[in-house]
Amino acid sequence: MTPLQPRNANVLAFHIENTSGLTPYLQLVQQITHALRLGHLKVGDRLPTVRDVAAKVAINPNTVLKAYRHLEVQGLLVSRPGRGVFVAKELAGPSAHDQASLRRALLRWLSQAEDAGLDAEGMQALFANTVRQFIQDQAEAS
Amino acid sequence: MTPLQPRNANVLAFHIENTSGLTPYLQLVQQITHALRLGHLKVGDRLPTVRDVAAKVAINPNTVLKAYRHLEVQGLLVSRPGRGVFVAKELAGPSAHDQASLRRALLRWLSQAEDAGLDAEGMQALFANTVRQFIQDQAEAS
Amino acid sequence: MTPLQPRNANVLAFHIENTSGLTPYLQLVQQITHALRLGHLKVGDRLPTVRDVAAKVAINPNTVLKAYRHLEVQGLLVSRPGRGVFVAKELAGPSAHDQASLRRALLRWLSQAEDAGLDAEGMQALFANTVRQFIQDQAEAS
Amino acid sequence: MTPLQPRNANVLAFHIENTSGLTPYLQLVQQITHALRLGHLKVGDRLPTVRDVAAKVAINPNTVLKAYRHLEVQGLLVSRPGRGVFVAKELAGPSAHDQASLRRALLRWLSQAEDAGLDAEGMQALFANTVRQFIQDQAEAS
DNA sequence: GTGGTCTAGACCACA
DNA sequence: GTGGTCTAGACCACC
Repeated sequence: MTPLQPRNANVLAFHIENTSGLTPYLQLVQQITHALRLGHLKVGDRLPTVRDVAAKVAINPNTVLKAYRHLEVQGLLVSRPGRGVFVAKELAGPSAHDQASLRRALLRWLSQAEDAGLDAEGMQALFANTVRQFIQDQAEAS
Repeated sequence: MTPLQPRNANVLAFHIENTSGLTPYLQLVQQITHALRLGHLKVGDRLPTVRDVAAKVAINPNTVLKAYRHLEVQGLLVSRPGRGVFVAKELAGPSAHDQASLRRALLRWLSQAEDAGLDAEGMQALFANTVRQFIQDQAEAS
Repeated sequence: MTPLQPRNANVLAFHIENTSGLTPYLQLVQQITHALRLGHLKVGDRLPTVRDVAAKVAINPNTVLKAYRHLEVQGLLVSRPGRGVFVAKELAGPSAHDQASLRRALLRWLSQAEDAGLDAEGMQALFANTVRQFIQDQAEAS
Repeated sequence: MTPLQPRNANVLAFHIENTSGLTPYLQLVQQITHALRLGHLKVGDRLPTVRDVAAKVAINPNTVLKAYRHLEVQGLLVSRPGRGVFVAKELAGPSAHDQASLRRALLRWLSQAEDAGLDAEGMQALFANTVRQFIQDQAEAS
């Protein structure tokens, strides 16, 4: 793993959920943007090949291609024919320290929620609802 | 608010986001199930008419109808022709007390996240990522 | 053809040439951008349906769709599901007067070229070559 | 410049544009045929080596090789192993006199177009559109 | 009927 | 072997 040989993005754990209602290629797009935002992917990193992803998550290669192209249009990835797809730009995210701290706090909250009998769906419902309220409050306060 | 005059569910705040990638009728379905889960909608409550919703969020009435039908099939709503659509069943959710407590804790977390410079998208990214990790940890522990 | 009923873009004459070396969907993209640049398409105009174009030029609907999406990403078109695809933005081009004048001058030039025995390919070769020279001269002069 | 020592084709200015939509090897093919048609390359001229071209325009040598092969198949070039690639046949083009005249006329037109505010893309759009019209008129007249 | 997505498989261009 | 394009046909969401 030399500087000239971009590190492979082995952090990525692609997964498709058919129950989410979100169209498969957008699920990939979202997972990649999340990785970019959380610093799991850095500029120059090479993404897994289209064929690898397709085989791993059991979808059609064209669907993966579409996700990559979508992000390429947004300037986040660049595709170098014959060599692979690479990260072109990162997204602003929290510092590593802040992120670790926020993540710990969130895990505590999740434990509480679980103790209160919430399942994953319930946690997401409450989160979505509360974020929405939070953002509205911010908007009104300003 | 007599039993014959069911309270109107004026708590619902329907909203469609075209950027979410989720198809419109599923956004409505999700918002209603969330309301059911969080106790914002009770059995017997009357939902706004198809026409009202369609006008409010600027989509085709058929799209609203489809969302109502979807929930009717699941037994969560019942349509009483000529009188409206009503809640038929609630979903298990946290007690009012737990919910208030969790919501407060979450609002504190959101404040922290905001102080760390995260925008809404960043918060969602971190939440999604952490929930996933949390669930995996649970699965492995069991 | 009222203002509320956007005029149909009956000016467009889509055509695919297999000899050009240019990939089909890019040929469509080019033809549309040209039409936008020359004022043949105005904001609000509705483009022919995907199926119509596909039938007319004898290519796969998905290929047409790809061209439309390409232009949508660039913000030149907007797709309104169930209603069609519309022009969202025009491109800067010459005034109608200048355009007519330039076109006349160009037609005279083409006549000369024809008299000199050039075929279409020869005209394009000479044009491409001369434009390149012209642009380089401009660059050097500045 | 003896017959045994063929003049080197230093007139050629290879260039690859990734935005053109035309595949790289076809861009080379086109540039060479243009040069043949405009008399910039004469029978017996030696083309730059594959390696030189590859280095100059920063593409893979195989891509250059493919372009040369393509023209060899058409009988326009001949490869003499160990000695290089040579022009085997010229293409019919305008006489030197006509060409100079046409080029001057075209440069005047380009100046006008520039004065009218057109950029290179706009000139090409107008040219493509007008040539098409011109050819159709010819076809109908005959 | 509109556009949009997914699949499957073939073929091409590039390294 | 890499990504990129085209085709064909099925299915869905929306109007």
